[in-house]
Amino acid sequence: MRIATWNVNSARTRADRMLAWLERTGTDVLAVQETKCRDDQFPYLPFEAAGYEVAHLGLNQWNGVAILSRVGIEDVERHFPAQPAYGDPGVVEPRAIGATCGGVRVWSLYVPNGREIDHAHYAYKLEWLARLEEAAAAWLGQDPAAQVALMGDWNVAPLDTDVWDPSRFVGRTHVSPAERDAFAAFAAAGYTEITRELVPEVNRYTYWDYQQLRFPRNEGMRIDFAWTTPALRARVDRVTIDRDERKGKGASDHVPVVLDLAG
DNA sequence: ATGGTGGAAAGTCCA
Repeated sequence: MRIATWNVNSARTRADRMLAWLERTGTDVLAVQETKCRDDQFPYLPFEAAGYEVAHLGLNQWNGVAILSRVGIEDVERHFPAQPAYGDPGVVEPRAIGATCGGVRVWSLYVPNGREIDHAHYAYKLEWLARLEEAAAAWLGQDPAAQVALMGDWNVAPLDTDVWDPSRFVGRTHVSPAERDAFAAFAAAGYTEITRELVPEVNRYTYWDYQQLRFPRNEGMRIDFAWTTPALRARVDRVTIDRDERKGKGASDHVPVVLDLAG
């Protein structure tokens, strides 16, 4: 089975490209972030025609997450337990959706950006990660044999080598010790970040800004990851960061990260 | 030109 995560930066703009990629790579399950649409606006038809079932969560033009699966999609869960709200009045944003696909509990996650260190969005980001870690720990605690994948755009660069020029990120979000601690907490909860384990090489980015020729210069960031439970980790044979998908007109600013599972 | 790109309730917010 092949499962992947991809921040597509608008599902409507990218539907053709997403479908072509799914069919070309033979991907069975895709966790999608930044669909940027409401549920009624999602382009279900082309995916369903290609044999994929769709679970989508979107409230407006911001955020939006989905899971596409051709191996079944059961027990869909919108938001994780105790997922924090943001703003006044507080809104639980569409940043997390879970479903069981081919026996794997897949979560598509779009972690809040944080914006600036002194911004309310940054505190929200840390709280969001802390509550997610608690939920993740509980899932594994309830079933130590569970196959869970926490996949998505984490908006955290865990290592200095995950950003193209660390000197430019001093005092910025994505690299702060608090964010890195919040990210690392998933390891203490019993999960393994399998993409790092199988693709340890530096300068293997998953995101490049649209501006200033960042992609041709390979000035990117590695911020898309997949935390896996022990039972799922044992099945992951290969991880691929599909850098080529950043090329050409109409690309997302993120590329797919792919997990190949045994069996 | 100093947000230089791209996507989204269409005017500004978000990344």
